[in-house]
Amino acid sequence: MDRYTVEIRKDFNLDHIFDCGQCFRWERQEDGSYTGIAFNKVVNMQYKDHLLTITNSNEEEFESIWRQYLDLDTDYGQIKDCLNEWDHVISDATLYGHGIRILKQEPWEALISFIISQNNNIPRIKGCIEGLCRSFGKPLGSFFGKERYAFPTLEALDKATEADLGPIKLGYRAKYITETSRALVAGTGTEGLNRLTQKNVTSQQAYDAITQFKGVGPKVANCILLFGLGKVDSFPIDVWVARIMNHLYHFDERDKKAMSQYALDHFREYGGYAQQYLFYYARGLEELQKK
DNA sequence: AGCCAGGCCCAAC
DNA sequence: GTTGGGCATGGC
Repeated sequence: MDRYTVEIRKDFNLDHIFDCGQCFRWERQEDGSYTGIAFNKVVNMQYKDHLLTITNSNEEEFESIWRQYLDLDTDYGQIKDCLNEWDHVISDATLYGHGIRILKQEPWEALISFIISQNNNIPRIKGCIEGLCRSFGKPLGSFFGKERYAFPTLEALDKATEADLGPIKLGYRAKYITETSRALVAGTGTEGLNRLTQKNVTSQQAYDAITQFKGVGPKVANCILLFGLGKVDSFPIDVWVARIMNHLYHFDERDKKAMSQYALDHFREYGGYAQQYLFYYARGLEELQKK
C-alpha cells in the first residue's frame, strides 16, 4: 500500500490529537496508530521517532489534504508560549496535552457532527456518526480490515426523512439534522459554509450565520467555528471546560459569561487552543480520579 | 439503577 | 434578556 513519511519535530501526538474530542471518526489501533477518514480518504497515521507515516496516501495527497488538516504550518510552541505568558494557570494543561493540534475539518461534517454531540457522550456520538455514514455515505471500499464509508453529503441527508434516520438513534437530534439539511439546501449549500472559513469572515459573522440552524446554540456553534471554520479564537464551554475552569480559576460552573470574558481577556486570539488544552486536561484528570 | 453526557428549544417571566 | 423544564438515547 502507498505511504508517505514526513518529519514533525515537536508539538505532535496522535493520542492528544485524535482523543481530545474534536473529531469522531478516528480509531486507535493496537500499535498506537490511528485509522480514520476525512475528505473521503481512508488512511492510517503512525507517529514514531518524530516521523509521521501516512499509509494509503502519497506526497501529493499529503500536500493537498493532510498538511492543512493536521495544521502542520502552525507553530504550536509559539501558541503555548503566548498562552502561558498571558495566563499563569494554564501551564499544566499545555504540558499535559502538549501534542494537541486543532484539525481543520470539513465545515459540513463539523456542522452535523456537533449537532449530534449535544447532551451526548463521546462513544455514542461516534456510534451515531458511524451509523449515519454507513446508511447515507458513499462506500469507499475495504481498508485496514473494514468496509469504510464517506461522511454523507448534504444532498444525501437532505433526502433522508426523520423516519429514515430512525435506526441511527439520534433521538431528538434527528429533527435538527433534517431541518438543518433542508435549510442549507434552500440556502447557500455547503459552499456557503465553506465560504465562512475565509479570513475576511469574522468569528461573529460566522457565529450569527450558523446559529440560524435549528439545533445550533452557543456551544455547538463555537465547536463548529473552532473545528470546522478555522475560527481559532472561539472558546466552546461545555461541562468539562466549565468544570476545569471552576477547578483552576474558581468560576461558578454556571457562569458561562464570566468564563467567556476571561477567555477573551487572557487567551485572546488563541482561545480555541486554550480550550482544547483545558478540555483534554479536564478529561485526563477525571480519568486519573477514577483509578 | 440512576445519573450523566462536547446543550438546545421554547415558553414564561 | 434571562431562566427552567423537557427532551431521546445509552455509557458507565
